[in-house]
Amino acid sequence: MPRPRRRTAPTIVDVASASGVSMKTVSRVLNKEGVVREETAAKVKEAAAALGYTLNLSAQRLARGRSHNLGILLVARSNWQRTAELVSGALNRSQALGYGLVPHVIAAYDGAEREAVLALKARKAVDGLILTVPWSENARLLEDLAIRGVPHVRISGPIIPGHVTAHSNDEAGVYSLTRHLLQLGHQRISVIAGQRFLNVTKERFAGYNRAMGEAGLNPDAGPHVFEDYLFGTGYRGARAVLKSEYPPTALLCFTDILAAGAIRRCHEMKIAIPGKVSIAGMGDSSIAEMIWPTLTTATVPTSELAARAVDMLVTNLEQGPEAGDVILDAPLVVRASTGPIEGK
Amino acid sequence: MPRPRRRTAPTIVDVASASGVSMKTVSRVLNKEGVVREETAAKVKEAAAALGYTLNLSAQRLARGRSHNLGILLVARSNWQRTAELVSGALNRSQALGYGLVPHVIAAYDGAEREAVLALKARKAVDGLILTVPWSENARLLEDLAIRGVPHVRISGPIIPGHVTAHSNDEAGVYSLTRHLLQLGHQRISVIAGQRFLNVTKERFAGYNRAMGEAGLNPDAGPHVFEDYLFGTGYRGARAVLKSEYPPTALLCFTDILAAGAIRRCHEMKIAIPGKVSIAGMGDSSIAEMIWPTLTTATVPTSELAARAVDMLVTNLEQGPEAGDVILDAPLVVRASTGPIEGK
DNA sequence: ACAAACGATGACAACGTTATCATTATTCGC
DNA sequence: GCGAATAATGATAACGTTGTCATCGTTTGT
Repeated sequence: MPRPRRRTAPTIVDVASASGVSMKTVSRVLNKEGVVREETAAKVKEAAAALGYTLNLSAQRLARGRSHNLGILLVARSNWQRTAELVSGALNRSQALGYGLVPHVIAAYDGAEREAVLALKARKAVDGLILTVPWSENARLLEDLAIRGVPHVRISGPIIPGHVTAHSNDEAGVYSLTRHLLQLGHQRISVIAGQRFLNVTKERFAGYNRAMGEAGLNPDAGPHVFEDYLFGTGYRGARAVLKSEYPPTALLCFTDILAAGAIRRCHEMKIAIPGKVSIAGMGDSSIAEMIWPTLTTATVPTSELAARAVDMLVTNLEQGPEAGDVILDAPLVVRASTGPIEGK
Repeated sequence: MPRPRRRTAPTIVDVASASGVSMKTVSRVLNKEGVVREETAAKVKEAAAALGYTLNLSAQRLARGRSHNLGILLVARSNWQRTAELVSGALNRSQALGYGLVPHVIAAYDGAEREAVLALKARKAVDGLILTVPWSENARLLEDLAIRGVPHVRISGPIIPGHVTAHSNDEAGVYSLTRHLLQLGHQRISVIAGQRFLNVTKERFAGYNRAMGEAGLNPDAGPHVFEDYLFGTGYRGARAVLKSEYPPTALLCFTDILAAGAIRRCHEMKIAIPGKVSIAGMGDSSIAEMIWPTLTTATVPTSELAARAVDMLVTNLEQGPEAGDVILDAPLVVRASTGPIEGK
C-alpha cells in the first residue's frame, strides 16, 4: 500500500498542475533550458512564485547524479591563518558559482581517513576535491584519485602532469626576499623552515640558493633549521641559530608564522630588530602587519589561489578536463623588520 | 520507453541479488536496525564488501528528507582568527557525528542574501544552522528561522527564550581582567571595543562596569573607543586615547585583535608596555602568544563553543527540541602585557 | 495441539527531480 | 495549400534509497 503523502513543500508537480503544463515543462523553465515558449514560461514562473516553490536539492542531485558540492581537503593542526584564507577564498568563489563547499580535515592519509576521503566522492557527497598542502603532494592520494577518476585540483605542490595545480611562484618570491637581504649587506642569512621533503620547502629553498649563488655565497653555510611550519619552530629555531658559533645577521623564515616566532624570541633575548638581526617572512598572512616590527615578506595570494582552484575544478566538472595550471606571483613587500647591518 | 541503465556503481539492489535477500533487508543491515538475523546480516555484509558497495548519499537524503549537513553562518570581513576557530571547532565535531559542515558567508541579512540563507534549509542543503556573531543576534533572522521552523543554535548572543545558545561568560571574563588591572594599581582604564549595539560589547562592558563600580571608580570616565572589532580600530583607537587630555594607564581591549593593534601603535609611539601602559585583550585567539609583549587576556573557548553548538543542534535534530543553553567560563590568563604602574 | 504472539523478511510505493522518446502544434518551402 | 521540417510539450521511467504494511515461519501459552 502506498505511503501516505505527508504535508510537505510544493513540488514541481504542484507547480505543473497549477499552471496547467506538465512537470517536465516546469523543469525546463526552472532550468532555463530555453526551448519553452515565453508565455508558457511566464505562466510557470508565476505559479512557482505564487506557491512559494523551492527546489529540493536532494532530488535534483539524485536525478542528476551530481552533488553540486566541492570538497576541500585540509590538514589538522596547521596554520589557521592560512587555512582560513584558503577556505574563505574557495568559499566565496564556490558560493558565486552555485556550489557548496564541504571542508574535510584529516591528520593522515591512511586507514579510516583514507576511506573517508574516497567515500566523499563515491558516496556523492562532493563532485570533486581541492587539495591543499600537504595533501596536494601526497603521492598515494594523488594516485588513488587518478585511478578512481575523482576530479581534483591542487593548491601548490610540484608540477605533475595530469594533476591540475594552482600555485604561486615561491621560488621567485624567496629569491627576491634573499636579494633584498643581500642588498642590505647581509651575508650570513639563516633559513628557518618546515619539513625538508615538502615541495614548498624545496621550492623556497631553491630561490634562496639561487640568490646566494649569484652573490657568490655558500647557501649551505647555515646554520639553518628545518622542522615544521608551526610558531614554536620559529620561536625555538631563532634561539638555536642566534646562539650558534657563527650567528647570522638575518633570518629568512619560510612562513610568516615562523617569523613571528623568531621575532618574539628576539624580543625576549633583547636583540634589536632590525638593528642586530633582520627578519623576513614569507606568505604575507594578515599577521605580518599585526606584529612589531611589521614584517618584510613576499605576498603569497593564498585566497586568490583557492579561488582559482575552484574555478578550474568547476570548469573541469562542467566542461570536461582542461590542462593549464595557474601560476601567480609572490611579490616582495618591504616593511620594518629588515634593515642594514648596524654600524656598517 | 525506459532510460537505459548506465554503467554505474553497485546499489543495494545489486547487493540484494548477490546475497539472495530483498533490498529492504540490505538497507536494514547497512543501517544497523538490528532486527536482522545474524547470519543473514553477515551474508549481506560480505556481498556488499565484495561488490565494493557505497551508499549514495543523494538517494538517502531524498528518501529520508534530511541532508545530514549542518550550515554555519559567518560574516564577511571579520576576524579570520576567530572564524577559523569557529569553523574548525564545528567541523571536528560534526565530522565525528557524521554530518557535513557547509559554511556560508554573508555580508548582510537582506535581499538576495536573506533568500540564500533561507533557501539553505528550504532546498534541503542543510538540516539546521549554526549562527555566529553578529547573525546570532540579528532579530530579523531569528524571527525568520522561528517562523519557518528552521532548527538552529547560536554561538554567543543575548539569551532569548526559544533560541538555544552556546556562550561564554564574557561578563565575568572582563570583570576579572578589570580586577586584575585594578589590583596592579591602574585607575584610568580605557576601553577599546566594537559596535556598542552588539550584545558581546554590552556584556563585556557590563563586566568592566561591575569591577570599576566595586572599586568606587566611574566607569564612564573614559576615554573609550567604540567602533568595530577590526585591527585598525585598536591601532587608531590607542593613539586617540593616549593622546587625549587625561590619558589612561591601561587599555582594556575587548578583542585580542584590537589589543594587537593597540600594541603595535604603542611600539610605534615608543611607549613602553607594560612600563607606561598596560594592555589587556579578550578572547585568547592564538595571536595572543605570537605578539610581543605576550598578551594578558581572558580565554574564550571559541572552538569548544562551536563544538558544543554542533552537539546541541544534532541533539535537537535527532531527539527533538531541547532547552538548556551552555555557558562556558572565560578564565583570566596573565601574560607580559600588563604590569604595575611605573614608579609607583 | 492449536491459537496467538512474535521475529524475520519481502513487495512495492514514495521521495522530487531529470532524461528519453513520442506526440502534438507550428512554420516553412514551393 | 499541402507535405515536410521544426518547435513546443507531454507521458513515463529512472535515479537509489527508506517507509509502510503484509506475509511467512517459529515460538509461546494453555
